[in-house]
Amino acid sequence: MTAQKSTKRPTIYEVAALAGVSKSLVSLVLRDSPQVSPARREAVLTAIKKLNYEPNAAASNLAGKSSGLIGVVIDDYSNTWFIETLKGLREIFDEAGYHLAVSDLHEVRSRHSDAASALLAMKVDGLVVAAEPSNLSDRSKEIPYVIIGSRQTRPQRADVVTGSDELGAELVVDHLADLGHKYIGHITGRDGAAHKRLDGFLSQTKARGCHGYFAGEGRATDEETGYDCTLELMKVHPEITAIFAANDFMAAGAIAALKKLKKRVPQDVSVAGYDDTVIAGPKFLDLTTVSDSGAEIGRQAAKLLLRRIKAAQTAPHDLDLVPTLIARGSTSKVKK
Amino acid sequence: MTAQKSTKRPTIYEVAALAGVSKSLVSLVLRDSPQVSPARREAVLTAIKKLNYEPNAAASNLAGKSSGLIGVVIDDYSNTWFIETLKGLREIFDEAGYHLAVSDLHEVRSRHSDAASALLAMKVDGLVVAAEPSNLSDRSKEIPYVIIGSRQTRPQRADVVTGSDELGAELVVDHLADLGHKYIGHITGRDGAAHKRLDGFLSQTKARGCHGYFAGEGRATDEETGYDCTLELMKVHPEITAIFAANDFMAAGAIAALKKLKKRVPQDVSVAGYDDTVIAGPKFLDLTTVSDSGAEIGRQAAKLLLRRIKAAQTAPHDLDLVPTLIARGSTSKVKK
DNA sequence: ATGAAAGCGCTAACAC
DNA sequence: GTGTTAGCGCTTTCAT
Repeated sequence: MTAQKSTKRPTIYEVAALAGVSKSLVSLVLRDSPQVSPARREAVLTAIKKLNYEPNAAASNLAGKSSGLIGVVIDDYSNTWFIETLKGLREIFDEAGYHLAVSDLHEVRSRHSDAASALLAMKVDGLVVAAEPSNLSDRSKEIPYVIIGSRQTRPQRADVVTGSDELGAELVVDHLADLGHKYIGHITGRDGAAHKRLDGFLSQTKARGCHGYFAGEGRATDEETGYDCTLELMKVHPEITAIFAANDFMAAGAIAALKKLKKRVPQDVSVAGYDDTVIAGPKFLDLTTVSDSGAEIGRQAAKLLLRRIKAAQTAPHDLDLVPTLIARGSTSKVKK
Repeated sequence: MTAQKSTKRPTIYEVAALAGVSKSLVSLVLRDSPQVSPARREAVLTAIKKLNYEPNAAASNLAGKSSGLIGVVIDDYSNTWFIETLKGLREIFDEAGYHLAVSDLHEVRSRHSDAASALLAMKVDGLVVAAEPSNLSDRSKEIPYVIIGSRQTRPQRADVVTGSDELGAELVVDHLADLGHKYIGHITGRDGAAHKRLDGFLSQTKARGCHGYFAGEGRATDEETGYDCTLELMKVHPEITAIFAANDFMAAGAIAALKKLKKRVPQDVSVAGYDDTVIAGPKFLDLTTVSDSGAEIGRQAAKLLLRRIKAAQTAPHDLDLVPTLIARGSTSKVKK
């Protein structure tokens, strides 16, 4: 009359009983503490296997100090670079025994005041924020967090990891200048990354003695803007022989606009983008672009956060990772 | 000496004290039970607001029967259709008060035996499986789950929601036949969806009195296969005037191969893909393709799972949603 | 309609 | 090294 629990999940109690030890001993084995005798550890392990035991995360979360969970807040899933970053994050956090809980802003809009509140309710040990930090509640900022990607604001007491947008833009300008381009147009937009890319464009065109023109400030960073701004730039500055767009989709718009103007790419006008998205591939736009190595950003961000979880008072770090220029068929030497 | 808890998160106790009620009453208000007097409810609500109280998910998970969590198991994040599906899932589950916990197979490979084990440890109330169900542990199958996407196996006691691959393939063949094509090549691959698309292709070419040829069985469903198989098909059956690839990337490969053969698309050979990915857009490949409405798949799957969570013994349903043909510039009337 | 009390399954001091 | 004893913050009978 005592047994008959076949249907319920086994608990640490059953395991302890079967192994002939106390509950605490089982707990120690689970968190593989070094101070357990090999014999007992073995006994516990076999009991676990035999019962097909799986720890209850909620219980350990409640009782312990750490939930073993890292929250990831993201503004838009459709950014493909984020998928790479997620892989990088997982790589490191897996290793450290943490699980990831991803929450996007969409979810939040409908129910919760704050993107991270559901994550906080789960008592995540830290937050990876791929969104504007100003959207976070104060409560979110009380736990260790790291920002990834270029943002408008630079929060206190958090690390920031991004691909260096200034440097990426400089690489593009260098590439274009090396090809002999003197009159270069740039299409920018309203987000944080676009601003940094504009800075890099401006400083490097100057450094290389090129004439830099730009359009699109404050506008959306999409294909349409790329199209409109290209028309605009070519009208005002017909001497332009190369266009650098703040991302690949804007570059696609630029190419369409150039086609409309009967300009050939790259023979008449070279075009470069940014982000190395799938559309930039050799079989598609064959677009010269810049790659940020999203996975590496994830790995670095994870390491920084892990560090901050252990020592919350660590001084904040900014990591600007070096991007890579990917030269493809959309850029070529300027016509003489 | 009693207070001084400013730094810790408030608990249900503090709320109860401030509102002058019992803990149980607060709990009832949280789960908005109808049987609480408006006055008390009001008092509790203001106390919650004042203390900035947020329930501890782990505690309620432990004490209650439901975790309020739905696990999503996915084999590969890079499938862009999945992002749409996720939106559909969120839409419905948000409404129903559930949160989503997404776990991909990558995470699992490194640590856990089973993709869903971390999810099970969190005591998810149900599982959305966007992967082969055979990879799931038996334990996973004890909780309500729904499969999304075409899979090799058809599990018992689970609902399945997919876009109808047969029907989608038939739509493409119809479109091509309507344009006068009589000799149509198809490029298939080894996954579940590809098989279904092949079935649809075969039955509909027959129904329309066309000659259907295919290649690629058992191979990867990627660009390279698309390229190789196109070369192969055109060599063996030079009379082919249209190629239907099992997905957009394979279609991209086909287009590249045709270019190599000095065939123009669509003047000499029409090409169609499947999935309506970004590369199929008018500015890129301008590819005729099939769209599955990922968001709708998500919504339907969510509804089915919700139903099964309430009544586990419900008879399993298969939902094959109707896909949409998207005709673009890569297909045209056959040359006379 | 509301309160009291008993856990949920685990971790964390603390003893031995 | 290993067992004992308290809870973690909440939900849930069960009274009232």
